[in-house]
Amino acid sequence: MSKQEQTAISPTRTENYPEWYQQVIRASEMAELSPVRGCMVIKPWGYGLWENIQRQLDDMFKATGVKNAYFPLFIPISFLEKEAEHVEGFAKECAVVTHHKLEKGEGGRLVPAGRLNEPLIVRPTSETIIGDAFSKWIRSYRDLPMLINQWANVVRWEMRTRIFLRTSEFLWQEGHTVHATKQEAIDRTFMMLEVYRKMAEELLAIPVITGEKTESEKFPGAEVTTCIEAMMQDKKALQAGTSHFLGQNFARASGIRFQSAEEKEEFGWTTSWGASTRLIGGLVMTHGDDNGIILPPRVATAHIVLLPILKKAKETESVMTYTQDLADRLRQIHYHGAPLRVEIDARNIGGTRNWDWIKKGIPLRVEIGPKDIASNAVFLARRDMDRKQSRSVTKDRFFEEVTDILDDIQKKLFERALTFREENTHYIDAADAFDAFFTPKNSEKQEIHGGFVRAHWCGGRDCEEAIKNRLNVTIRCIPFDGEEEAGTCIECAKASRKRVVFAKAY
RNA sequence: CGGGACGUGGCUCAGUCUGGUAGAGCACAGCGUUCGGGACGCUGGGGUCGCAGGUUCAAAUCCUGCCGUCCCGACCA
Repeated sequence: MSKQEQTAISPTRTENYPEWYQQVIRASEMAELSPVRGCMVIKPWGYGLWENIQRQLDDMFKATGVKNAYFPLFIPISFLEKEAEHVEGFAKECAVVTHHKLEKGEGGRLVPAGRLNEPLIVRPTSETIIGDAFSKWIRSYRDLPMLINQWANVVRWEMRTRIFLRTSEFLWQEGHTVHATKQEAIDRTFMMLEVYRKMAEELLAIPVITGEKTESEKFPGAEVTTCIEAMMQDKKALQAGTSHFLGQNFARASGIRFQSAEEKEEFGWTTSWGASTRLIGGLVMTHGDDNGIILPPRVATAHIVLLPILKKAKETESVMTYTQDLADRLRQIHYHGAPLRVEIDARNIGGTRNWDWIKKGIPLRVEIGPKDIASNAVFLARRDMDRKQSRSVTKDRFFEEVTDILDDIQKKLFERALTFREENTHYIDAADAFDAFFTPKNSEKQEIHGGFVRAHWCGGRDCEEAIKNRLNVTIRCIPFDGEEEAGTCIECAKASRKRVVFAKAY
């Protein structure tokens, strides 16, 4: 090994960011590509993250009165046709089921037989089929609000896929609500966006900007699309969750009608909101370093790995007993409502073992050897700190402080990400400075450049499109935190009253 | 779907130009020595060289087609 500090992941982020991303996913054993194009196998270490996100998000939904249900994977094509913009948005990426049977054909190969009368699409999202159900469930204003969520997989036949960030099949939740009034639906839209903001910032430690999408970026069929946008370490934006106010568009399309208190028949006002396994990709790109991923404790698949130092056979039993006892006691400690998740790795494979867990991003590594037992202590390493900052702490003190340490890691990860975003967010008013900001210095080589730019925009679709065509930069959102301020559009110089967030995006 | 790069044991790659019976390092298994440590030695297992055709006495290597992966665009959570 060279004396120079070697990184566990190569290439490093600065050397080749997209390649680094894939290597981190593989080295951490979170997921791998499947034999089916654009699909992934989520392995236990990655799925554990999803389970932790799922469980906590589910609790947050339920706290607002939402109930879970499940709707079919297959949707009749006629359902999709009901909402014009929706068709426009999703038709071209739908997987279609046309047959229900396979028969032996030439050479013993199986061939589709038994053509369906009406082909079915595999859900790319479920507004239409849930809308159909809602139209049957809702008769009166007394049935409202209807607050339903489903955890499911969806399929979107993407042209270009990236593991976790954009796969043909992905896991998500989609919430669907119906309300008696427009205002109530709008309130729900923002309520769920706030749930996502909390989830991203408090659980994933990913700072996000909340805002509204422009006309061209909004969900097909929505009146208003709101979103949370995060900055990745390559300074590109990632949409991490969306909440839509759908007006009466889908209610009209699906026939969701109710009788009001005034005895009039009215269409319901609907919302939908979703977050997906893409969050895991966001986690990697927000918190990863050149040694792998760093998992925020609130969602980490496991919090602590115990690494018994097994040197001599005669010590093995006592070290293992001490380790097992430590694990048992740690598992009795609760961290944000759930027992600490503790792994024991007793493989006697030298230093490789330590590096495996660094790459997996486990928040705390605890080494236990005869010396620790003698001093009633443990040797503690934090994933978010340099390995040389590992220290010995007494066992009692460790029990006492472990949840505080985890909270501290959680906090530091968030702060680090927030600082990064702030350092790479700029207010730009001159068109040439704007273009220069989003243009790499060396066009030959890929390089990380850009960031978020808060600039004035007149609201015109043409200006938005011109910028996209020229720089591949889009308006990520019209942020809710922006102050009203007089300015001129970065593209056409017409009057503007508010800044929007521009960035290159995933 | 366009443009580029690439497909050889689990991983990273050499061999391809100039056809002649498949290599390295890492990982894996066994034994031993080490070890608060990404250690070392010896031994061993594992590849119809992406797939399908073609040319040839002979194809990882040449030709054609297809599939897949990655990057850059158009499209999207």
